[in-house]
Order: sequence, then structure tokens, then C-alpha cells
Amino acid sequence: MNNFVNILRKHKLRPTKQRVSLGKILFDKGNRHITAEILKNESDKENLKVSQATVYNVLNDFYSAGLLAKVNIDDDKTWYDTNVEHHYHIFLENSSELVDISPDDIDIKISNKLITGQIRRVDLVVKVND
Amino acid sequence: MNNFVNILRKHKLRPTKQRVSLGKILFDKGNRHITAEILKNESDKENLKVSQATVYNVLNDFYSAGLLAKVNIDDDKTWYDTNVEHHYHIFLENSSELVDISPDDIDIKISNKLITGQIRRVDLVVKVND
DNA sequence: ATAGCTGCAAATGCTTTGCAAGGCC
DNA sequence: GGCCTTGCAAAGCATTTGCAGCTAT
Repeated sequence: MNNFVNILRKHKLRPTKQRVSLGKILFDKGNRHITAEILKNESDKENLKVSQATVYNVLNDFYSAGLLAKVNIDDDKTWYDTNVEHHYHIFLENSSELVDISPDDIDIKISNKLITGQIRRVDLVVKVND
Repeated sequence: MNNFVNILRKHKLRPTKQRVSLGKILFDKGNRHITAEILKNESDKENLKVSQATVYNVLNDFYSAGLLAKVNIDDDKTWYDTNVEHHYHIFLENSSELVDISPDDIDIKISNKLITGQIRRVDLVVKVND
């Protein structure tokens, strides 16, 4: 029935009412970019009775399990991304919206004499504004 | 005499003792990447008697004047960069150090069908780890 | 039964701010 | 002198944590 319950179990996370209903908000509508504040608001709108602390805990748990990615845009709030595949972002400054860019649509060539050690990740954000 | 005093005046910032001495730490040693905490520590080491609040105020003033750039690495602290030219970054995760990459050493091609509006800036951070 | 989770409130960590005292033009 | 800046302490915000009570297994 509920597929997400199994995903939680697979990651050794108990499928509590709160996790399942927040998971529904996060993963049932395609790729999303969300903050703890937005998630709490949407949860309230659906009368889910989830505390703000639990929203933070759940986001951290999902992130640790690899179900969410973090995106650094500004220093104020943490954004979470339901797309955990390698990709880049466009940030629409007017609406504070994030849009995914597939690595196929962008070509980055770094002169590798600059890199020492292992590349762990490459973060790219194009900030646009009309 | 003190060249930085004139720079401050040009930006309508009064050349107070605090601004001039923090400016010396920031701009007299080539390009630097620094947080409010690091700057306060270095200021203390030189017995400058600058309060933490003033460190924050000065960083904000310099940033607003275009003398410093901000770099988003993590959500915890704000990094400031004395290099305000367009460029990219390598973040050394082991030492939490930032290294500049010149735009000449990296080639980014974005399929421009993806971009609507004006590109305000392109932020790229390569996180390495050995 | 019990290990894990939730909710509340308090604590934390970075940063900002109000206001009185001091410094620059 | 007058306005800007500083310093201190308090406030602000996003986030984390301690702990008692609850829930999934």
C-alpha cells in the first residue's frame, strides 16, 4: 500500500505518523525545494499536528538517510531538495524559487591542475533576476 | 599616507580606528577568506580592542560598499572574501579552507534555453577532500 | 517491554539592534 | 556641534537538545 513506509523501514526509520505525513508532502508531488518553515506551514494547512521540532528532526533524519539533499543559497535558512541526484540549480531571486538543472544541460570543465585530492561534490547556483 | 583611509572616504565610510585596523587585517595580505569569528580573533591577537558587534558592523559596511564579497559554503557561518572580482571557489573540507579559482581556469556552458531573465551571478564551489 | 520518537520549552550559536557614550568632520 | 560609530547587553532567528510521555515493534 504505502510505498513510503517501506522506504522508511529500509533506512531504519520508524514509519511514524509524522514521518509518513511529512514524507507525503515532500515526495508525492515530484521534485520539491523546501525549508523547515515552508514544510511546517504546509503541514499546518493539512492539520497534521506536527511540532516544529519534529519537522527539524524529520528533515535531519531524511537527510542523513539520503532521502533529501541540502542546498546552500543564502546564510539564513537551510533548503532541502527532494532530488538527491547530482544536479545544479537556478535561483529565481524575484520569487525565491529554486529550479533544477540537469548536469546534461551544463558543461563544466575545470583545469584539473587546480584540484588536489578527491572531488566530493560540485555545487553550482545561477542566480537570475528579471 | 594610508591609502585605505581614502578608499573608506570614497565609499562614505568614516575612517575610524576600528575600520582602518580591521581593513589592514583584511586587505594588507593579499586575497583572504574570513569569518566574523576569525577576524575577531586576529584583531584580539593584535590587541585592537574592537568589539564583536563592531566586527559584524564593519563586515556589513564593507560588504555593502562592495569591498567584500560573501561566499556561501555551509549554513553555519558567513564567509567574506576580499576578492570581489567574479571568480569561483574550491573548498578544502579537511581544513575548512577556501581557495579562489579564476574564471579563466574553468569553463561553464549553460544551455541558455534554461535561463529566463538576467544572470546576476554564478556561484560555483568544488568541495574536495583528500 | 523497550528502544525509538514526539512535543514542549529551554538552550544554543550566529548575527542584529537599542541606546548611551565617544569620536570624526 | 552634530551626526556617525562603537560597545555593551539584550533581543532575534533558525536550529538543536533535554527530558517526560507516547508509540511502533
